[in-house]
Amino acid sequence: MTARRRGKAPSQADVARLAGVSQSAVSRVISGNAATARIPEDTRQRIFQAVRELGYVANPAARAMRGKRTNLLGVHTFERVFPHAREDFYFEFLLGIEERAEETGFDLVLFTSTGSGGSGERGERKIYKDGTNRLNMADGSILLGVSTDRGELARLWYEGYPFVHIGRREVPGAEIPQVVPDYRGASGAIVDRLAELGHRRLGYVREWLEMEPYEDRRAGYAEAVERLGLTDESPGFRGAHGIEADWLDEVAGGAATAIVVESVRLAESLRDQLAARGRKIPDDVSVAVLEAAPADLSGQWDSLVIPRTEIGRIAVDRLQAMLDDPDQRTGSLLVPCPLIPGTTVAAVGD
Amino acid sequence: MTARRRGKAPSQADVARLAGVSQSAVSRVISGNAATARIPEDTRQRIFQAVRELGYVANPAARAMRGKRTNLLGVHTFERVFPHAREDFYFEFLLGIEERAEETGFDLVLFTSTGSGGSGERGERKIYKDGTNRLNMADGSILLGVSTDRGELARLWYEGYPFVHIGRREVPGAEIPQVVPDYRGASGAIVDRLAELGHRRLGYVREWLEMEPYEDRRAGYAEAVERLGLTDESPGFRGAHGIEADWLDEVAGGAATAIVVESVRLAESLRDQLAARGRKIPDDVSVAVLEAAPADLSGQWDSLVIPRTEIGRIAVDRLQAMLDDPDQRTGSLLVPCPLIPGTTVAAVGD
DNA sequence: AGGAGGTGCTCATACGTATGAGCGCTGATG
DNA sequence: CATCAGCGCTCATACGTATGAGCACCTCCT
Repeated sequence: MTARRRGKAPSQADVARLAGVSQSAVSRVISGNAATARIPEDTRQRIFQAVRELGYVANPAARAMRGKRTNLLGVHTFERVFPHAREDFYFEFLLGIEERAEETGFDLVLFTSTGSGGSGERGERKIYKDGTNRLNMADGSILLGVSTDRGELARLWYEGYPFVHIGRREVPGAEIPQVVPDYRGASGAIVDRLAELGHRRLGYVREWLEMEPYEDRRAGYAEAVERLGLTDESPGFRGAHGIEADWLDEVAGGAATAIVVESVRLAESLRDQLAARGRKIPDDVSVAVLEAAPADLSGQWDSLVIPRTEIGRIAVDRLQAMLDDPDQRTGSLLVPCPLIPGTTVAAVGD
Repeated sequence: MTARRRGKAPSQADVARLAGVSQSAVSRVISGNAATARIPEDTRQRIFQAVRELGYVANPAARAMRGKRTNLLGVHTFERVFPHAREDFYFEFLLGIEERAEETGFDLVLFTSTGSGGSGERGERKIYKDGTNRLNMADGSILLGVSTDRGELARLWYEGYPFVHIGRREVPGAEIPQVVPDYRGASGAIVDRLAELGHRRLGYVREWLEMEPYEDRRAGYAEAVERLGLTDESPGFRGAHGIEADWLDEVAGGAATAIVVESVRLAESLRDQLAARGRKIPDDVSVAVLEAAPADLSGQWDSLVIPRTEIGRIAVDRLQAMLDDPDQRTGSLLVPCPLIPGTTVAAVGD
């Protein structure tokens, strides 16, 4: 047995010939909705018989060309999808996207071709490459990651391409549809909890990045501090990055009883530097982290859960809603991030 | 500023109108090879200008229909790609596939739509679903995973669709192109090593599965035992699955000095049951595992490395070779699996 | 008998791209 | 001046599918 030589898959026309009907009859039977197709059972059977005999399968490209959906859902990540390190970032989003795509009968296109040419480059990916946008290969796309070039997003939006961005990204003049973890709310909730436990003087340690997800955290924190009438004079609260030694000395002296930190990395550093000053967490200072702690550290830091899988699923659903109703240009959707208790926050004076 | 309303992406015809040329001129400039297109520089520029102005991008469906490449590389997994168990099977293969696809300018399409309808099902995916084979949306595909239905593979091969299977899978009558970890060679090498260390009486513990990858291991092991004139009367060697208590008693009594095990899972069970009989690894019995140990156990078990990333890359390259030369119907390619030393194999009598 | 309405299809065309064939023009050559 | 080659395009068509329009035939009703 030898493979049929690569030429010509059978078409509807072939099927039609074999069944002794016209091509359009075949089309009607195979894919036409039963309503418009008034074809009696015996003809149907003859056609299906011919289909089986020839091993006919519909050509999706041709089908797509008739203005039907391609049933392809694009996924554009601004960095490599399967990274060596930091695999946790994309992975869970993709998990949800894949699940939901499968459930709704879509295939996923991972756009990788838009890397910046040479292989050794920074791995940063662009949507538009030499004036061509591969994204509309798919019915719509989910965008994911750290998009440095907002112009691209603006253009995509302007062109009316249906897409959903995961994570908040503000682009002036464009109201891009996005699914956003509610860092702001979660940060506020963490402050609420600290206040409940009797903490009045707080501190804040911020990362170096100036992107929206961090802005949200900072806003939520500042808002809650204000609302509850707490005090914070930490450098991070005023905009300084990282941990300052002077301030640590003050904290060790009791200037703050609870500290909110933007990342596990910084929290660990904080822990070590406090330890060096003879202060323990949570006995002397409570610490909460505004990030999802990795699985092996979960249950340790008081932190938050980013429901990434759920966000991926939601993004798919919103995209599909946009496809079904093109006029529906929805804005942001906030997804709550529950707090997860750990062992680094305690009531004041315990 | 409002988004362009979602009607009709611009076509070559639109570009042509704007540039004042014919559609075919546009086609020639954009995608025709320079040889056949005798279009002077200024017209080219005018056309490209119009392309930019309209944001034209080629319709892949139409292009595919004309028999051109879509630059889409299919990935069909017979189970879900992003499983919950993270260290899983697929991840590293995909890593390599993605890297290589990016380097060679292909996008990846993950075929998820072929799941068996309802969401709660077994998650087993089919290639052919209600008479349509979505795979030929892509230029070619990489198949990956535990394909239960060999008929599908046979049919795909018969139809001349270009694909590469990762992992060995025998289909009678079809010579399917595949990239295969050399379990057979690795198993032999492990026996070689044991023999070098003075072991003469071996044992073998097999998994329950009867699929090719395990057959390869068993063949390699049996072959080496025979070749080196060693002895093995273990139940696993004769075909029994799992670990038998009677035999364990014999081993504890010195019937075998080294045992080759098909999985870490079984090896751990073996270790515990030997311990219960007062025997230690490797002091009393050496144990080697014919599987890649998870990262956190690496350096512990004597085991082997499955170069998954590399295999993914190779699969992409082979597929591309097939695309470039459709007559090239290559068979299996073996990829060596190096042994990785651990602490569970020792010289006899140490 | 004549019309209405239904059945079982076929015809023709559109979708967007690629490409072989060919047409009108210009400049060079014999 | 006639011929010819090359240039710069256009024309026409094919790819496979979906679908509105319509045709021929039949049945039923008045």
